[in-house]
Amino acid sequence: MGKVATVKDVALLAGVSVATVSRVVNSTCVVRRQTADAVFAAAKSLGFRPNLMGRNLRSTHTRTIGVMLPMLNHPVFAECLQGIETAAQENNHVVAVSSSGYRPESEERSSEVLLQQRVDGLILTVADAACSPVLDKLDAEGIPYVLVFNQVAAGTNSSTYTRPSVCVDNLLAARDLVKYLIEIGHTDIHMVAGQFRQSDRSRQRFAGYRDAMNDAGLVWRAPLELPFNTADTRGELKDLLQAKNRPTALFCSNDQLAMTVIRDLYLLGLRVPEDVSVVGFDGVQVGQWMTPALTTMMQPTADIGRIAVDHLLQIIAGERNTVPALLPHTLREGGTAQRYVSQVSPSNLKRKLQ
Amino acid sequence: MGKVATVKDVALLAGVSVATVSRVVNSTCVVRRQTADAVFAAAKSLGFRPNLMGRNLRSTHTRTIGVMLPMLNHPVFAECLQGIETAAQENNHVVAVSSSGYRPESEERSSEVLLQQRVDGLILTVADAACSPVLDKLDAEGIPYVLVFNQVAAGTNSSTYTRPSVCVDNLLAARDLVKYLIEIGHTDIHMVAGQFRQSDRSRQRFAGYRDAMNDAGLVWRAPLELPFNTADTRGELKDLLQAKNRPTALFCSNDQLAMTVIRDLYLLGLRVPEDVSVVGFDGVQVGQWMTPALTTMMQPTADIGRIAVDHLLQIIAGERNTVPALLPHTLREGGTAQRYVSQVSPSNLKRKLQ
DNA sequence: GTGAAAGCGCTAACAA
DNA sequence: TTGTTAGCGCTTTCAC
Repeated sequence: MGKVATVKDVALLAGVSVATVSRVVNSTCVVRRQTADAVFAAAKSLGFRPNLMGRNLRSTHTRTIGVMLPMLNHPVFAECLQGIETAAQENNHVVAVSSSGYRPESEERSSEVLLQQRVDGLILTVADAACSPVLDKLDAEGIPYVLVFNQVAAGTNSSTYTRPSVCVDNLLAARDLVKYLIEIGHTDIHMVAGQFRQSDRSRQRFAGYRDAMNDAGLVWRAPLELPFNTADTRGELKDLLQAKNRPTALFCSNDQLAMTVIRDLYLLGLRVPEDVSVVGFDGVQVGQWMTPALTTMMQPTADIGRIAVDHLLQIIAGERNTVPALLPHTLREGGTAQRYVSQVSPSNLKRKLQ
Repeated sequence: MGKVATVKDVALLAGVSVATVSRVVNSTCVVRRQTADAVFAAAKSLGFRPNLMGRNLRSTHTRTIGVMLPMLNHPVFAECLQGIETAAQENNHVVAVSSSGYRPESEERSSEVLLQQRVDGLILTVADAACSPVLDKLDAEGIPYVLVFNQVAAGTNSSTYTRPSVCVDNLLAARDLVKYLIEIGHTDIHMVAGQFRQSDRSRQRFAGYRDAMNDAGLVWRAPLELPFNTADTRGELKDLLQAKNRPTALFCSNDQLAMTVIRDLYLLGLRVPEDVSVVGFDGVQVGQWMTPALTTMMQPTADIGRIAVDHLLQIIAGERNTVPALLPHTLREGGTAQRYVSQVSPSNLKRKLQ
């Protein structure tokens, strides 16, 4: 573990000054061909590896992008992270990552760790973009950032958006999805959601559900809010399906939830979509591996990551007109939602659930 | 975007020297209570955020762990990364991440980027641990690292392992899994694998399959090797199932593959497990959401990440007796493999496939 | 218990 | 075209 070579060592061996070494390594200005060759040769023979600490301390930027996400082992965030990482590599940037574990209270610490590294900017998802001490801090300090998945203000009027973000329009997307359920004959549609506190997206999707129901003159219900990582949702589902206003279709606020619900319905002896239709939201790849495949509203997750990098680099470069990007959502029809033609009588369903 | 406060600013405001500020911030040695309070107050009022570049340049370590994985949007690696990140946070370390995209040739570049950041050590998965220029480099330069998932030498004799790693014994685990299939009556078992070039794990699992077949006096077959991200495996599967030595059970080298295969069998009109049994390897969470749930050999994926951090920190601290950790694998019985009692006649199956 | 000063590796003025 | 030199922000001797 001998000491590692520095510009000084390279300069000495190549018979030039450290400044020249720096110039050659960074190809920052014209040097004589012969000199450059000598430097490269020396660098190679010494196994020279520029120390980014030194460089970054001196320069005003670090070519590092900080990424703060609720979880890394979640299909949506993992795919987004991969998109970010790929785009960062293409732009010669490195990625420092920190997860906040879906705990709003640890967002502060997570972001601080990244800022101490003097990242050039941040790509992040917060629990609630409308009320976030972290975002306020970033704004106050003028630190470039781009939100992913968070939508600062929901709605169709894009002029109400303020903070830079890349996401789908959650309200519209949810509305379109519920509209689809209505179009295929469902009238009793309930929403199953994760904890609202942890996700403004969930709340926006609920608003979309409500709007779609209202638009169609149907009655919307309070959502069934489930704890984040519920191992077993059978109890809650049973209650829901035995209630008087029994749903024929369930709109789950994300795919993970939808898949859990489908499994638990199956364990309760109910068939999807024969007894109940279920749709998700996200469009994670694994949804296509199920049989039947999950009907869901797709977000272009990897694109969100890639585009966030583009936007962030523009903001870092001084661009100021950062229009939030609303990416298109697309319905992916699988087999978990089917046309409702009243083929399952409530009494029949009730018997199954006994 | 005013200039950010430095130790100098804090020192000035607190009326002490920069050395004292450093001492207080790092609680590195005893300072008078009163002095410390003054420094904290000044730091707080200035919004002081220590610059890790400065600190790391001066110190010999950076408290940064480099992570290089084939992909980040893959359930296994994503969960491992989450485990790493959590453990790193607990130990006051930060994580820099880089994906090699399953391309052996880009491992060199990915690792170099991390090393330029002067990470204290690396946690990584390479395409082939037995033949890896990157690992050779790390060894030569004495840079601490811990492999995850890679197993340097397969087999039961733990004395043959050389490089520090955390993983399950792929050969043994695969053997146990195939043994299980044999125990429930299968004799015609084929293996479906991803590209061997990209994964030494796949090759080791194949060896386990072969051993189990040999041990039982059964005939093993060459594996069906599928390209990594095959959208559609129907063609290959059809050929396989129409062949003379038709398998009654398929051992897939990972869960992702297993789920794709199950879906495609379904599309071909075949039922799992009624017509063919299928098992996977990894134990990803989504496998439990399928109906029937995937029968698979579980790796303790998140633990692998956590333990890798522990080992790496020990190696960084100078520990030299780094016994590779072989973590236990456990069979998770789902519903995709069932006892084989010859209830499906080959001719019947053949008809289905027409 | 605290301060002064050197220096980590690098880049960017400024000279030559 | 190249060299000299002054720091970037921090920690760490070595004095006091």
